[in-house]
Amino acid sequence: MTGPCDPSSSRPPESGDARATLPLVTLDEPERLRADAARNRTLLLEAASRLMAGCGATNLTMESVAAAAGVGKGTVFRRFGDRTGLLIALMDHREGLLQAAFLSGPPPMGPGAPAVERLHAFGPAVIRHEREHHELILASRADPLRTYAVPATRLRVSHVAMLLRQAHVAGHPELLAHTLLGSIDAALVRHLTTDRGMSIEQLDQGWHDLVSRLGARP
Amino acid sequence: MTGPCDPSSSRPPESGDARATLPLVTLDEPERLRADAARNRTLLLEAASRLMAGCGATNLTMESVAAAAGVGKGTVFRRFGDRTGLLIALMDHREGLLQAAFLSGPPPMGPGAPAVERLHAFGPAVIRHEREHHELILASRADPLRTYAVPATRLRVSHVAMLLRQAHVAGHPELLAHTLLGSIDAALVRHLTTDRGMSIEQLDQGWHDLVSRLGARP
DNA sequence: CGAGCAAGCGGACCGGAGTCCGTTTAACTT
DNA sequence: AAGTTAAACGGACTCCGGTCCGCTTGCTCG
Repeated sequence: MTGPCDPSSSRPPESGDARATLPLVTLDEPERLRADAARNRTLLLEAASRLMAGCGATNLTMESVAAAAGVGKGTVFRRFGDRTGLLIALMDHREGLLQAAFLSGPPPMGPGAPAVERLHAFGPAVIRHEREHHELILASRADPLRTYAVPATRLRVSHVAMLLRQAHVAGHPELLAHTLLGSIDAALVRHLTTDRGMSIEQLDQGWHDLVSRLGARP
Repeated sequence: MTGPCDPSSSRPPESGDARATLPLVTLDEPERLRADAARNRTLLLEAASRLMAGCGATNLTMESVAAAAGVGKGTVFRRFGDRTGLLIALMDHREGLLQAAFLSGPPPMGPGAPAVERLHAFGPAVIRHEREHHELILASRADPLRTYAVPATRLRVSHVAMLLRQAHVAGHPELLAHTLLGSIDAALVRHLTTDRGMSIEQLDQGWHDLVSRLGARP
């Protein structure tokens, strides 16, 4: 007879990343993989993407992904940790274009335009990107805390915080960045448009309004 | 050989509540229960609460709750739908005090104070309440979209939106309410304090700052 | 080039969420 | 009070996420 909870494997709640205290911009993790592992990783992501296109993200099972990639189930877990990890990797992979656009694309989103203009351009782009991939994004949110460890999220936050600093906006840049991003969160956008009848244009309007008010000097 | 996805039980993604288009203040759902069902519901909530106190929310299994309440497993699912539903019910139940405080408690949170003051008082109270129950709150967030159907969430949103209207704040009240509430979301607060070294006082400060800036007339 | 070994692999296995359906029972009807 | 019915009950069953551990294989160093 064991204790009432489950004494085996006292898991220190997963704890995410130890290097969370590093500056937010440290987003690189090359993670040297052995040749076969790297190949299988790609195979798995492709298989998952293919399966997800056919059925929903909800119907994606780890076993089917493994089978479709021609590897064992254990391999999927070894590579991605768990189901959420796989979904996050998949989602993260699809952010490439958006990231390129605001990191190094042409103005007004990319560098070259004044910070406030870049901020204004950022919101609508994110809203549209998230609408396009909402299923995957929502599915990858099973653990709310893990969101903050997702590279794409961290990059957005540090990017917006940087723009806020450049625009000399008063207040705590990181907190403000989270607040701004929260107003165009995928789940919220989905709720407001689907259940509450708001239009994308109203959301754009709300974003511009918010940026303007925060940026305004008293 | 079946289709590639899973043709059985084509579940129309759960769809939450059909009455989501009703005015946000409609929060009542008396839900007449048969005597035995009502009794078992209480037994189950008590059992779950007791078990959760002993072990974490993560270690709470539906079967153990059923056993501790002396009912069958099927009964738990019939009553609460799924695990998330049980956790939401549990969490919702614990919001009573906070809700009483901002709905009918003494000023500055309760009625009697000017709307802007009530807004200022609201944030810190929520932050503290969420810190106290973060485990349950976070655990009940498995499905990000369902959050907006949780009575406690809807009540907060409609309350803040009302205060914003009363304070004659420009902009879309509901969107602004979500934005404000997003800045003190349980997961965000947890992240900022645990991983990013912010203090509760800084978060309070951020809240007051935000409310002030939104409330300020140009 | 060959040996050592850490990393990768895979599939049997386990536990818990969610379903199903035959049985029981509270509430209402006459 | 007995009959009727819709709701509630319970536990066997299925399916999937996650673990475990013995086997294999790509790298590295002598």
